[in-house]
Amino acid sequence: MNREEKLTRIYEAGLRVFARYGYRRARVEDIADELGMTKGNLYLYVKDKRDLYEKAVSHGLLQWQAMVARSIEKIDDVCEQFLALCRKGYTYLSRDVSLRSVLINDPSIFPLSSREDRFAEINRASMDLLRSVLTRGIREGRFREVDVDHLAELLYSIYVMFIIKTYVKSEGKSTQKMFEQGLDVVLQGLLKK
Amino acid sequence: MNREEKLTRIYEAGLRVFARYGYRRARVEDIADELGMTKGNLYLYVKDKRDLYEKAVSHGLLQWQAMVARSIEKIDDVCEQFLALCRKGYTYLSRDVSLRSVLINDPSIFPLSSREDRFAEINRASMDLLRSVLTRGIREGRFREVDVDHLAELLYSIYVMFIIKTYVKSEGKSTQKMFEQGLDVVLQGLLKK
DNA sequence: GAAAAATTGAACGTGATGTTCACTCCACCA
DNA sequence: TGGTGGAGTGAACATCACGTTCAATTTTTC
Repeated sequence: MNREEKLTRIYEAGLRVFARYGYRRARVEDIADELGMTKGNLYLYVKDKRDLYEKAVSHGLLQWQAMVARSIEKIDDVCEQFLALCRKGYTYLSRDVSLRSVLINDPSIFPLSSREDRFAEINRASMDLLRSVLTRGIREGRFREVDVDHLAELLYSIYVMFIIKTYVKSEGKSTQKMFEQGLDVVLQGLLKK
Repeated sequence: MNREEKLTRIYEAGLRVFARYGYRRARVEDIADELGMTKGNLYLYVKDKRDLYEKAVSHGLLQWQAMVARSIEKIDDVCEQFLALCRKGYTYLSRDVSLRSVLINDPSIFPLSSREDRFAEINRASMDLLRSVLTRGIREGRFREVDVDHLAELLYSIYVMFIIKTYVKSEGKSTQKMFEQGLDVVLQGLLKK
C-alpha cells in the first residue's frame, strides 16, 4: 500500500473516530487502534491531531458533496433514490453532520465554524432532495398526501441511522436488509392504493 | 426542591451525559453544567463519579423496566403500541442501551458487565414486543407478510432515535410530529390493501 | 546484505479532570 | 439584629491521561 492509499485510510478512520466522539473527546490512540497501528506511526503521516482532523474533514467533504450532486441528477422515486443514497460510497462525513449536528445538534463538538456552514449546506441539500422527491410523488398523484416536511425529516433520520450502523460500526449485511425491508414498507405506505 | 427531587434531577442529567459520551469520556463538569450547578456542589450529593454513575443507572433502569412491563400488558397494533412506547415517561436509560449498545454497540463504553446483561435483557424484551405485535398482525391477516425480524429492527431503531432526539437533546414538539407522520406512513404500508 | 523506510514502544511534559475545602450567601429563628 | 446551619461557590491541588517525540528495532528494497 502506497503513501496515498495509507493516507486515505487514515482520513477515513479519523472521520469515523471524530464522528463517534467529537474532536475534543477523540483520542489519537483511538484512531491508531482503528487502523491497527501505533500512535507513533501515525505521526509519520500527519503533523498533529488538528492537522489530521482538517485533512480528514476535507477529504470526506469532497466525497460526500460529489455523491449528493450525482444523486440529484436522477431523481426517481423516493425509495430507489433513498436507497441509492444509502448504498453509495463515501458518505463518512454525513456521520458528523448527522449524528452530532442533526440528531444531537451540538455545535461545540465541531469547532471550525466555516466547516459547520458547509455541513449545514450539505444537510440542507440532502433534505431538499428528499422533500422534492416526496413533493413530486404527491403532485404526480402517485403518493398519498403526506406531510412532506415531517416525513422528509424522518426519512433523513433513518438514512442517518443507516450511515451510522454501516460505517461507524460496519454492520453491513443485516443493516442493508433491514433498511430495504423497512423502506419497502414505507414505500407501500406512500403509494396510493 | 428537596434533596430527593434534586437527586433525581442529578441522576437524570447524569444519564443524559453518560449516554452522550460514555462513562470514561463524560466529565463530571458536563453533568454540573447540564444541571446549572458547579462541580463542587455536585459532590454534596454523590460520593464520586463512579457512585453517580452507579446510582444514575440503577435509577433509570427501574423506570425503564417498569415501562416495558406496562407496555407488554396491552399490546394492540404496532403503531399505537409503538407510539405509546415512545411517549411514555422515563426512558432515559434506553439512550444508553440504544445509542451505545444497539446502534454503535460498543461494550467497552459501559463498564459494568452485570449491568450490561440487564441492558441486553431489556433490549431483547423490547424487540420481542415489537416482533410479537408484527407477527400477530400478520397472523390475523391485517398486515402484509413482511419480514418480521428486519422490520422490528428498523422500528426499534426509529424508536431509539426518537428517544435520542426527545430526551438527549429535548426537541419534543416537532420530533413528536415527525414520528407520528412517519409511523402513520409505516402503518399504511403494513396494512393489507 | 547494506541502506532506506516503516514501525514500535517507552518516555516526557503539559493540560485536563476528579476531588477537596475554606469561604460566601441566604433563609430561618431567637 | 445577630447567630446558626445548610446550600453553593470557585480556587487550589494532585494525579493522570493524552498529544507528541525519538531512539531502537523490524521490514522492505535493491
